[in-house]
Amino acid sequence: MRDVAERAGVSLSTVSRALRGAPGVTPEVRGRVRSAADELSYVVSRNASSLVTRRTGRVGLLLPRLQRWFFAAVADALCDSLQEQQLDTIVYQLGDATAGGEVRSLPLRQNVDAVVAVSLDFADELTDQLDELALPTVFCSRWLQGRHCVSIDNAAAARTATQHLVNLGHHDIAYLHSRPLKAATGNFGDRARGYAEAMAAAGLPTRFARIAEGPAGGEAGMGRLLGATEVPTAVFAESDETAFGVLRVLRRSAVEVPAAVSVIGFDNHDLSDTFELTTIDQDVPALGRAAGRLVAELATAGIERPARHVRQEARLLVRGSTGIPRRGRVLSGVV
Amino acid sequence: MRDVAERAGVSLSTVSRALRGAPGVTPEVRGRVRSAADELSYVVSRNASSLVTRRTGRVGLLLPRLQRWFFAAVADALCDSLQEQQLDTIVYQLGDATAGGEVRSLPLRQNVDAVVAVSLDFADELTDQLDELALPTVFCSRWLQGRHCVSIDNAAAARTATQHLVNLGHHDIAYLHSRPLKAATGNFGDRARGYAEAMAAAGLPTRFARIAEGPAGGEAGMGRLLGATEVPTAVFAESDETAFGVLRVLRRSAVEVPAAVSVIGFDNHDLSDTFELTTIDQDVPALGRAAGRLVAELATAGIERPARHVRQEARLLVRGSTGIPRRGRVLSGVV
DNA sequence: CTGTTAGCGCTTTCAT
DNA sequence: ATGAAAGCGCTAACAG
Repeated sequence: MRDVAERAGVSLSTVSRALRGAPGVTPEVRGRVRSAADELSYVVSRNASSLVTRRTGRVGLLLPRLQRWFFAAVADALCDSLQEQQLDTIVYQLGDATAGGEVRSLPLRQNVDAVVAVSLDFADELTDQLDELALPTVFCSRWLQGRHCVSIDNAAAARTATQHLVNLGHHDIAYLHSRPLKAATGNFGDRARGYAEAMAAAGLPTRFARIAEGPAGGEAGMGRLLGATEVPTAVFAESDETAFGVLRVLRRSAVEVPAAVSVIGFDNHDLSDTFELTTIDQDVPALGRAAGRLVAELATAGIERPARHVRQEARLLVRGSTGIPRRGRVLSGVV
Repeated sequence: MRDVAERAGVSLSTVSRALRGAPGVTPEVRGRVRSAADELSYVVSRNASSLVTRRTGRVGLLLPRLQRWFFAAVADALCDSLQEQQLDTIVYQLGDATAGGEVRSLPLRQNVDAVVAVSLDFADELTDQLDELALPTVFCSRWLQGRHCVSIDNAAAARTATQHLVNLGHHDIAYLHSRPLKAATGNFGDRARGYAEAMAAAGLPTRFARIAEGPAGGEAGMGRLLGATEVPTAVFAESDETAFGVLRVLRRSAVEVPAAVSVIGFDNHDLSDTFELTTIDQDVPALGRAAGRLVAELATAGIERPARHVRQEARLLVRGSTGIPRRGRVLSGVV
């Protein structure tokens, strides 16, 4: 910074003011300082400035794993949003374990201005640990009382998806879920609940099948259903990735979709369009952006703010994998 | 920190030493300091300490977009690796543009100890800008002379993939690529080159089809090929995501895979297994981990290190989408 | 083994 | 509108 000051022929304070866009600098001087900084490819050290401003310009992003499509998509949008607002994003992966990550041991304390926690199931322990940090926190894809949240109404969306199948005339609709039903917390729990509610409202029996998460779970689940006495006419998978596994098994077994079995997913995964999967469009990028705006505001304003809940719209996206149910129990040759 | 010092009845330096695990503190005193810090739930401010140690404990991760599978997978492994080594990861998305992001304006300078740049096509501008920063830099999924690199041999892997098709008896193998062939830089360029080399070595004519990136490109490209006078017996897609588009169009057109047309991709995308796509397994997690180890070393040791190249093994993963070629031009009913 | 002291690079009063 | 000076919280010489 001293070099820049010398080069521009001004004092340190002027450089600081000029580069920060603070008032009290002649436009001409500001320009000179700016170009001097550019020439030296100088950037202010956030470390040093945060020492005095007590703001780090950094946001901590807590999520299970970037590898999984949903989290990557949220992180993408969130990073972009924060980058626009001159905030850096530090990613902390807590892993798939639902047992509660060691948030306490993360160097968040003096390191970030705020935290975004994405869709973490172990909300209770997590919130406790985050409370200790006394950092503004936004929960993304999570709905918690008295906290800043950005999410969709998973239960309502699942009701819509189920109703879509009911409207087509389906009576035997299976639901593939990876979480235990009782005490089902989090988004997957809400979705299962939405399905059950819609089925109950239609006077239809639920048909749950517990599976592992992801495509492999979908394959196993659909395999089991194909071996059942009554093969359902429609399958609602808790996520698109699960639905992909379902589609795969159906194709391999030469079961026509949707003629013999309808399939519906949840998320609107990048590849859902390619595989013509009817699904619930979460608009994940919008979710990430909303979280970005909210957390940026909190990072600036500090922790004392009334909790704000942002409800994102989710909508049914009808593609080629859902249609009217087949007649009877025959699966093949029904086209 | 002063509070901790008072509470433990020692000086500031002793607190610093004790908490840092530095030598020269009586175990008894260290314990006293530790518990004092715990009681006050005090953590050292990395900001302040980095000011004097000149190490931030942070690594900058430069990539186009987290949203894309490959980058998310690399970032996932890299974050984990760095987290183990007590390093934080700051993500900077440069966007899909190949025009060269504004790396200069990123707050890297005094804010990170090292940089990992993943698979960015605009290497020339980028390296120049990174050089200005004088930060240790690791190029992941990129092969640059005189720089720290972690990558696979894309050309060799593409030769292997092509050879696999040749060995099955294919003569008419189309290659779907999203980058212009001349001056094709980066990984996609190397793959196209590998294909061309293997075809030349087998005495076969190349058949290039330029498409957009991703599934949509694959759909469009396969659509064009299906309308050609001679439909190729095999298609090599530059990436699995492109291959997914290809598979989709073939299925919709009731063209049997691999009986009528074989399809091979590149990457081993998460869903490749689900869709039985033969591909080149990059072992992306290993790539990320290797980059993590390397960059951690550089972050500690500083910039002056002989450039190190880590070549990751890539291998052919034969699944259900490749087989012997059909006889003649008929596409349907050949099973 | 422990304490004192001088900065690290920046922002922010307070003068000018 | 600009500059001088006093720290922000911490570490690293140096003394003791």
